[in-house]
Amino acid sequence: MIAGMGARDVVSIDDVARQAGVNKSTVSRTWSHPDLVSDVTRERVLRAAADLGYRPNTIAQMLATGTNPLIPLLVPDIANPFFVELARGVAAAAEREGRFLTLCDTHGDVELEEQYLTSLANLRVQVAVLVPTSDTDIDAVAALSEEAGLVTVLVDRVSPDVQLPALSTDQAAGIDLGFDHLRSLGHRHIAHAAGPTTTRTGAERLSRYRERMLEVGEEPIVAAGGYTMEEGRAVADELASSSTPVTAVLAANDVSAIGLLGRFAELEIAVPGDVSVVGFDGLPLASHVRPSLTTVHQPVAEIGSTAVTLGLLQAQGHEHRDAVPPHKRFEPSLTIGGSTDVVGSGLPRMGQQPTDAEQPEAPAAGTTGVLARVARTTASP
Amino acid sequence: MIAGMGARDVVSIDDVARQAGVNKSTVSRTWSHPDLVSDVTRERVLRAAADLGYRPNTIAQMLATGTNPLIPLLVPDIANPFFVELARGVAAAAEREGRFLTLCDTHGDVELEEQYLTSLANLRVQVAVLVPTSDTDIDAVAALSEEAGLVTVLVDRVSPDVQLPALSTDQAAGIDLGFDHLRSLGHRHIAHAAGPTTTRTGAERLSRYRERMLEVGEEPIVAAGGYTMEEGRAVADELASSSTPVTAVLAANDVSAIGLLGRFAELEIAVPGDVSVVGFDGLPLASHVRPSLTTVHQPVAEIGSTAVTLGLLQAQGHEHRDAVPPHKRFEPSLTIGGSTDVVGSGLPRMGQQPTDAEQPEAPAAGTTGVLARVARTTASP
DNA sequence: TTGTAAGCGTTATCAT
DNA sequence: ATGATAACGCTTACAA
Repeated sequence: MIAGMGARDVVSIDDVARQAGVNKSTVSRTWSHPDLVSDVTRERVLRAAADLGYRPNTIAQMLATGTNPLIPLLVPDIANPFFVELARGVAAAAEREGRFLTLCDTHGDVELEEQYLTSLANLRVQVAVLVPTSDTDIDAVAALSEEAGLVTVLVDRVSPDVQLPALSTDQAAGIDLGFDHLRSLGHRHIAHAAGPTTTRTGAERLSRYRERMLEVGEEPIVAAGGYTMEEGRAVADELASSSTPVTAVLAANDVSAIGLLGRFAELEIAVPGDVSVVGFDGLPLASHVRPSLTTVHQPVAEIGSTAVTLGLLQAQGHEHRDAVPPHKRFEPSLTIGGSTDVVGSGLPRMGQQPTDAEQPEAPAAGTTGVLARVARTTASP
Repeated sequence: MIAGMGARDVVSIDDVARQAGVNKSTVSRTWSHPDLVSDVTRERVLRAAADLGYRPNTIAQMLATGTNPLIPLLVPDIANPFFVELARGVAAAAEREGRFLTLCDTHGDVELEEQYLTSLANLRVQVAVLVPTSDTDIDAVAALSEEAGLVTVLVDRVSPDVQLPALSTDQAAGIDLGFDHLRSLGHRHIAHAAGPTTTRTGAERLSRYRERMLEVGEEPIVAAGGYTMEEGRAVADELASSSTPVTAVLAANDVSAIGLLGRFAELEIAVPGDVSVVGFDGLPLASHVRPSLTTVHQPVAEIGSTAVTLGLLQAQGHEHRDAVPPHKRFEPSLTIGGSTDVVGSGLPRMGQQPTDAEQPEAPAAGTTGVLARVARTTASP
């Protein structure tokens, strides 16, 4: 319960009107339709306003016009660099529209998510950008949005069949970029540091990786990881202590890839000398580590700002109410850094005591291949 | 100019009143003062509301009560991990107050900062949390806040003499913690990777470092850096190629310290074997790098949430209008990580070709000491 | 316990 | 070009 009756406005439009000797409607027009006001009175009004220190009450304007300058962004974790980047995009769009980014941390909690959405609907926001925590409640979100006349733009973790405008990156295409890059460098034993399979993106990336490996006749090597740095480190340990040959790791996101990098360095496993590493997301962070990360870049900030633009269009009557909500797919691109190189510059034989002799392309010894571990759930893209 | 007349409310309080066969004021009371409504009518109202899908219009409530659920946070850079941490704190407090974090990126631009503040005042927010970009406009901010009845809480970069509530960490105490820690490990040649001297925090940390060095009879070794990772890396290069002996680096913040760490690793300078490194801020990030960073921790998130609490108190009439605005200083603490160790485990002789013989405690050769470089200005804490 | 009515500060539709 | 006045949707004395 919000307490505290704020002080009533010191100076209102009526005060200005009185001071300027005109009607309040004229004062209003002075700002909203300056051309409908004679030069002389406009001056008078502006004077009066300045003298009195008049401050148009945006709340009153909102009530009268049914307009709302807030652009809410709901994310599962406000501190996750990926969502920070997303927020940057939303903020940029909001800024150029003269609006305000309102950031809500759902903590990956579906209930909180709905609570926030409800409050925001009551606040009469016109559009909201949402990174759904789970697919389960998407229908509820759609219903709420519909009923409240709120344009909710889904972002990043997008179910394909939802009747809401949605923006995301083509995950399969992203995996393909990383995968093909590694293949072109001669890598065959490519492991995947998986993301949380509870997230759509994590599941999609993993599944595409599997497809591609099978397609080229290789056994998938999956290390169940997560989207955090710690989980990336754990994957590094797991791979290093495994007998499965691995020359490259395709990580599910940048943060875990950076964890891999750090742990590999400690284990004195050279990147890219021994192992190549590819990230996913293309966060600014990725170019700030050494070696800089080769990564599948998705236009995160652009997705954020596009969500705003799109939502605003839809909210402002340009809504083709009957038209199918657009599910826009963004194309990823590859950012080549220093973490990938041709296979063989230093042949890895991880997890086994390095035999002194070189063992070029040793046949896969006992390819039980898949490193199993239960995926820890983690909030992240 | 915000366009688009949002659709008028589908169902208002009047509709509910009619449907329930009571007066609108009774409907209003049903939510705001449930105890003033008989059980039977309350039920009737709730039914009607549910049936009609009533959604109280928060905007109207705000106008009627002079209340505002928005908590704006204005920062110089939305993507800076330090401010992200601050935002977390503000968001947490906002969440538990049932309010909304509204994030504004001032881009370190004083004009934008004032523009935002003006817009927010028009929006009739009751409190705003501001990380001032510069001292120059603080008076304008104070004037605006005063005139608009807005409680602006200054955070992090705080001028001591401003008539506004302010929260910050004791910078000198922080430097002392890091400095004493290094001294206790036997370090004497302690360099400082300075922050941007255009920021208050950067200047204060530098000046305290200088004091302490002189106090113990050492020549200050200042590498003008900045708050970014790149600048940290540059400092590493500078120190490595200098002839000045250095066994430890006290960095102005965590991000640049991490840059140092990364560059040292590339140069095969062991941390803490050859050089010890201490950071400042104590961001979560600091514990995620290897070696983990020994750092001066300031309660960033707590400062953020406290700012909200304090501002709200002040705004809700608990304001001792005449009382001096509280300048609250938080105490930093030391987080010991793996980046610091006793001096000597591997004696550094940076910047000179290592002579084969060990040179324990060689006398400072030509202590022109201070590495001069123009401080690049950078937006950051 | 409930109803009446006057705000809250704007905008917008008519007149003039 | 300007003025009256009715919305906008809710809260809150004050009555009843």
